[in-house]
Parts: sequence; structure tokens; C-alpha cells
Amino acid sequence: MDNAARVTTLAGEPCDMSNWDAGNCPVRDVMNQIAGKWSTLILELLAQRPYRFGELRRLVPDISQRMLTQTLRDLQRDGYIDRQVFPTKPPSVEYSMTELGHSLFEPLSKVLAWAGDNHAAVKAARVKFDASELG
Amino acid sequence: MDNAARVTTLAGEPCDMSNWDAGNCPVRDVMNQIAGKWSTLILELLAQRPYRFGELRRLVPDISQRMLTQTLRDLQRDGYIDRQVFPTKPPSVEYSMTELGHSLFEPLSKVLAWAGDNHAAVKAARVKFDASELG
DNA sequence: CAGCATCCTATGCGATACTG
DNA sequence: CAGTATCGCATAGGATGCTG
Repeated sequence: MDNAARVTTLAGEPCDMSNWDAGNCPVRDVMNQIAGKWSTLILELLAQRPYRFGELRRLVPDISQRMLTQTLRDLQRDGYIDRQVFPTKPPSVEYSMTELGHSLFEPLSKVLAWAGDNHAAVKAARVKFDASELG
Repeated sequence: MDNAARVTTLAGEPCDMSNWDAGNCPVRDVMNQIAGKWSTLILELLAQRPYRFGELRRLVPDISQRMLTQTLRDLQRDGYIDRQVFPTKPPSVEYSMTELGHSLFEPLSKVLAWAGDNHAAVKAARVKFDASELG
């Protein structure tokens, strides 16, 4: 086995790094989506309960409706959330998390919790690093 | 309490969404870094054992040395990895994961494992979604 | 209400060349 | 070997206006 081209990941899965393009490597293919600027926030909200488009917009005030639409579409495309249209007048659209989404959010929520618990340590590391960069 | 501006996240932490800029929201501040194209890959490698710059370069053949340098610097800045210079000739630099990095990688590795386990389901969801977009 | 279309800017990232 | 410096592109994302 060519050690320079193939490595065993901690997840226990061999991953051919000479072909680690986004479509071929599960890690990169999946992470690329949830790595978006707003994806984790939307997932965190929809993990609690379904929300309508306008509710999400109000809950995340600094998102443009362009990005909200696009993020929801991408998450729906990957199977994490469902989109249900109520043909009322005016129409209303409700987004909810799928089973696949919940199963992703289970480990993901641990990372988000880690971020909350260790944000101070990370910020402290940055200050220290930036200080040592001077002089 | 203004429900439109404040919500309780699943992590159990109130997060003022009217001020959810990257520097203020732990989730966004931490995720923004590990969301980079190469961060999770480098973390996955360094979680196993320390590596030198050139080794990482060979293990991830399609990364430019510019991005490898920048990714390593960013991860070091956030306190996830250490950089030790051996003043040999030619010099050699070894990167290793810190305790903070390992504590982050513990939950993160679960997400990466999820990606490996559910990559097929995600790809299937995409095919289904794209098909329903036509006609 | 829940979008889509258009335009524009910021920047992540790659390619190439040079250095202690 | 392990970087830095410069250039250039592709795309993520924001602002604004229009629609069923």
C-alpha cells in the first residue's frame, strides 16, 4: 500500500487521498455543506421544532433572504430537512428536520456544544498567538 | 423576553441572535475555522500522530502549499495544534495536536464518522431532489 | 408570505515564483 | 525543507427590486 496516497482515517475508513475531491471523499462532501456560513444555525433551529420561512428569517436577523432560501434548499437537497407547502392565501411554507437530519445533528450538536464550552479557550489562544506574532 | 431576538439553542445556551456575528456567537466563531476546505482533513491526520510539513503535503497531494501553510497557521492560532521548529539544516517543523485540539476532535470525529456512514444516503437524497426538480 | 432575478463585492483558494 | 509574496480566478454571500 502506498502510504503517500492512502491513509486510514480515525473514523476507521480508508480514504484515497490522491482522489480526495469533494465528490469522492465523504468527509469533504458532507462537511462542505454543513460548513456554510448559516447551515449549522438553521440546523440548530430546526432540530428544536419546525419553523416557517419568515420565522427563520426573524430568528436569524442578519441573514439575507437570498442566503436563507439557498441554505434551506441545499439542506433539503442533502436530505436533512423537509419542505411542506400549505396552499393558503398567502401561502405558508414550513421547514422541518428529517430523520437523516436528526441523525446528523446528534453528533453535530456535540461539536456545537463544544464550541460554546470552549469559546473562551479558543479566543484566549488567539490573543496569545497574535501577541507572540509581534515583536 | 423578546422571542424574536433571543432563542435557546439545543446546546442549552442562550444566544442573542440579533448579535450573531462571527465574533460573538461561539458556534459561528468556532465553526468558521474548522469549516475551511482543508481544516478537518488536517485535524484528522494530526489527531493520529504529529506530522512534518512535507509529510502533510504528501498525504494531501491536492493541497497547495499556500493553503497548507495558512490552514496550519489558523489551526495553530485557535490553539488546536502546536508548531515545533527543529533548527536543523535544512530546518524541519513538526505539527502536533494540542489537548484543546484533541478535545475538539473527540466530538468532531463523530461527525466525520457520520459522514462516512451516511454518505450514500446523502447522495441518494441529492439524486432524488434533483430528479424532482425537473419535469 | 415566500420566494426569484440581477448585480455587485469580498475572499477563499489555486498557480507560480522566490527565499533562509 | 518549510515557508513567503504576488497574481488571478471562481464562488460565497450581500443589496435591491420584482412576483404569484
